[in-house]
Amino acid sequence: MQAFKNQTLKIYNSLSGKKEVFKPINEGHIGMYVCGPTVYSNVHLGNCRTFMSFDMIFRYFKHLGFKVRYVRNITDAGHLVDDADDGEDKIAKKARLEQLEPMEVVQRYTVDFHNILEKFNFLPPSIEPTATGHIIEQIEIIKTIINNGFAYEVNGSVYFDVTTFNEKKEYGKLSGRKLEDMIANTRELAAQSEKRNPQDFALWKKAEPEHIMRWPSPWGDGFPGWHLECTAMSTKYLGETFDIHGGGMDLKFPHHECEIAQAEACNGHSPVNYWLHANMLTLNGKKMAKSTGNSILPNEIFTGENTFLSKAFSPSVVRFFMMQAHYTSILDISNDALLASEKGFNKLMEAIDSLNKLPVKNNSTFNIEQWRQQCYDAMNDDFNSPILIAKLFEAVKQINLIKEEKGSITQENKTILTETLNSFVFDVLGLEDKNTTDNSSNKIDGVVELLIELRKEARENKDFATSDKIRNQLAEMGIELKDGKEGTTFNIL
RNA sequence: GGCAUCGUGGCCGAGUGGCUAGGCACAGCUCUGCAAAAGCUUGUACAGCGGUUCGAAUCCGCUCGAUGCCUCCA
Repeated sequence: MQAFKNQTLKIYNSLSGKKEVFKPINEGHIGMYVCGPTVYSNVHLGNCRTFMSFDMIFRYFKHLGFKVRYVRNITDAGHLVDDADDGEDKIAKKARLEQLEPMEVVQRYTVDFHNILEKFNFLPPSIEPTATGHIIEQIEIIKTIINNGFAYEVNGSVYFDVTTFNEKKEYGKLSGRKLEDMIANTRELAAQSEKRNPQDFALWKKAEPEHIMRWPSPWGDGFPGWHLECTAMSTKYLGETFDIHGGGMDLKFPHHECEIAQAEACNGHSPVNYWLHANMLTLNGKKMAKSTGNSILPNEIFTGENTFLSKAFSPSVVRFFMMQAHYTSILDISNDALLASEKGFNKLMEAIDSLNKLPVKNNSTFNIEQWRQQCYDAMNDDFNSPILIAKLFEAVKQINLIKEEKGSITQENKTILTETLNSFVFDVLGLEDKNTTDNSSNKIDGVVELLIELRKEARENKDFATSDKIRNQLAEMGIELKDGKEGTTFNIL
């Protein structure tokens, strides 16, 4: 199925600042690279939002029938704690603090990262390469950049020469900065004498004797600069020019700017056709960041053990909440917003659960084809998941009308409705229905059905004391009974 | 200080130069033994001040405010 042939997809390209019609380099194929996490602590919710946005985009491409190679790296070296060129490596610092081998730190938090993503129902990327696994490729790129005259070696370290690069190419085009402005606004930094200019950034850093993470290179023992790994891995797996590069908004500068500079200095041309940037998740109106303490861990939401929220929320509710905002908008998380999303999510799931039993007539009161195309239109317009969800709720309304016998649907349309809802809700948005549950809850279902039957008999005998007792006690256990035209159904909260 | 983004009804959040998403909350009605659920109905918002226009929340300018980046962060 190659549905993409019938759809025109528009994407907001950060590089041009415009929505552009998406045209992959090779028809039917997409290469997409997304900057992954630095695995030095537990992944926080803001990270998750970015990756979730690209998971949704990945899912939609696949749904349209594209063959996608999705590369998302793991940064396990080279990312410094402090100033870009003078700080301690994040992983190494954590290892020192926790008295672990750096690779123990990497392993621990990589496992955590995967666990959380699995709970959020992420699709795994096609390739998940690590920085330490690509030291050789990074060294090769540095050699080429030096040969091309855009980098210089000082005392065992190699720096990218931004000034020289800017004379031949353009440094700052992604983030809208001009090198002259940056020079004029440079703040005083101590002990930066090694570099020719403060704007220059490290491609390779000499390892001091106490530095644990080190590799041999033509310039002596050292470790690669942070920006380099993404250039090395994206080039290796997706080629010198590929379709999509994504990441968080905060990586636009300097990280992505430096990637462009490195790739152009190395290969002579632009590495990426479409740059996508996911916006920040804020908590209490401020950006979430581990370093400031204004952050919440996914598990703290799932368990309810946190100071920000009144109760626990499931991964699907959080996912639904995030999908209700456009990926390029700042989204503020709050207790009220999550409560509202939870109700909306449950309403959506109940409608989908009731599809099987939906009665069929020989006419439809719902223009299903038009509705379905509107769902695609929403996603084709820069992955507008909030509009898509609005459309899904239009379908929910129709389903409920049909249940109330105030509307009708044909078998053929019902099939389309079911397929479309399943595709968008589960395949594209990546939500999970909590009612698709395991064996033990099937038994609970059976018990509840029995109680519903007993209550029905009590009601028929006008024994409301008994019927209310059943209803109230189930409610206390978090099982809600709903009396409808077709009989009583229930919902486990 | 520089660069950038944004400011939408009680809350969260889309969007377009005129036809004004959606969710949650609230109110009324229908249904119901009662309730819940579900359905229907109502709520006309776009920071402020100017300007362009037949018409702007949507375009332009200014003011105020918020956030992000400029230093590690998705």
